[in-house]
Amino acid sequence: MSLPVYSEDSSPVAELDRPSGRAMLKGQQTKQAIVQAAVSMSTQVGLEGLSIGHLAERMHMSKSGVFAHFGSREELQISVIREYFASFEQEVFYPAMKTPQGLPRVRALFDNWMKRVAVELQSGCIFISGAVEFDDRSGPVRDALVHSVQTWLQALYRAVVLAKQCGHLTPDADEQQVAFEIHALILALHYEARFLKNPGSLARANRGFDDILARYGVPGAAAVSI
Amino acid sequence: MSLPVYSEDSSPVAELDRPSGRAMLKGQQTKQAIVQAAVSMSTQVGLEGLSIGHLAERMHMSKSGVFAHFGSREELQISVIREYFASFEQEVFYPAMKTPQGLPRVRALFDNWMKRVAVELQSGCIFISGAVEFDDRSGPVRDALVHSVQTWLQALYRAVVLAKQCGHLTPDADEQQVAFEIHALILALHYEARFLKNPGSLARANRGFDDILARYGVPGAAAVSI
DNA sequence: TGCAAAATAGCACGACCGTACTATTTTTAT
DNA sequence: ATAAAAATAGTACGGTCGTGCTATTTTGCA
Repeated sequence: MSLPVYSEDSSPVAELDRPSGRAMLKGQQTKQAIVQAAVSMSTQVGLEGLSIGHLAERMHMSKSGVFAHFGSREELQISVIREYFASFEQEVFYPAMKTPQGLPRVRALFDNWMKRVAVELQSGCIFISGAVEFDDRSGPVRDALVHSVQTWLQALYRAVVLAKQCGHLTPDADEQQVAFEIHALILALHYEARFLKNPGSLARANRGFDDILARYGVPGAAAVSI
Repeated sequence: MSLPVYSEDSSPVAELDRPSGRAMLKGQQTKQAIVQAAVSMSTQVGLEGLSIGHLAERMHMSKSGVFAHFGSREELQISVIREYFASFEQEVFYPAMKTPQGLPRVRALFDNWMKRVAVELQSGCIFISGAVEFDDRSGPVRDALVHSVQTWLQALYRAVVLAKQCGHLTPDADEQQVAFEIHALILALHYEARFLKNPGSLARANRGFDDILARYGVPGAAAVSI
């Protein structure tokens, strides 16, 4: 048996952003698969709960075989954060950027986010668990985490700014406030649905978003389907 | 030296809810001091980060000396949760219950909560970190955590229901929705201020609350000072 | 096909953890 | 003051962790 047994969610097309057309070395493919398994584990047990031993077991590899790809646990955690952010971009951000500026785009960002959260209610969100684990620590892992989250929140904020510039939001609407309240809804949804297992949380998050638009949105300015 | 050196925040009056007027045994006083130190540690490193060794060091006691008071780590964690909840009650809930029913009480609950959060932005909130640590685990620690949080959120919810019954909220106001959105603001404040260190988060949480009242409150129904 | 390089495995070390077991000290009550 | 009881300390064990070092296997290319 020459290949380690990858977890079933490993991508068959692993060639990605490596220099030029050079085919990816086998070690790189394995590393990619390890990172994906590590992301999956981290969503369940957090970045701090992620252990190289468990990861190796899941990959049917030796501890040192996994370790060699990263050189340190911190580097592994940072790889996980990067991978998680990339998937978040692909799933939430890029699709929404194809919709027209203004409220439609803000709504698309929120809807895509909610779609992803619906999945994460079973697994978990690294940006949320990581915030708790690294809120008063320092170092490269925290830095990577903060950078990823800030990048995403900035993107959301810019969409809100654009919506106001389009005239889709009332002039008194504070863009930072709007972004803050949208973020708040997602956090509460995670807390009440995932931890407390309160039913109806998903509907309340959606209702909250509609209320934000009803409060700050200019009626009829954009084709906002309610 | 007969007494272990308590941390400076240990209460001099440790006699509490023990049966009748029987004075508290010395071991009970020590246990009380241990729990308080454990709460302080847990707000910083979480319930999972809490270790008996570090706790013993902080108490200037031996590991086994600390351990003997609880019999297991889980029992220690549960004691921490109970103590934390009790202090939360004292600080947030009971003072607010002295204000009149309706919007004033809801506002008092929120204000007291915000006051506490302002302190927790330096230390941390066990109800938030615990939610992440125990969201997909089971057992008595999770149960104690969920019970404490649900009790508090129920209290908030009841205050909102009362406010609507008083006529301080519009008839279309959904009490669960209002409670959900208040909770959301607190969570976002914790996330953005404590983790991201974004300035202005505190003001945005307050502004969000005012907006909730502006949306669902009946103008002039209660003496709501803005 | 063979050889250098890359990838993986094996093993051991030191640190920290919870906790069981026993000895010692301190407290409490008579 | 003294004996019983409670509280605390000492020690050790098995487990897991990250990681360094060395051997072995597998891969990719001339």
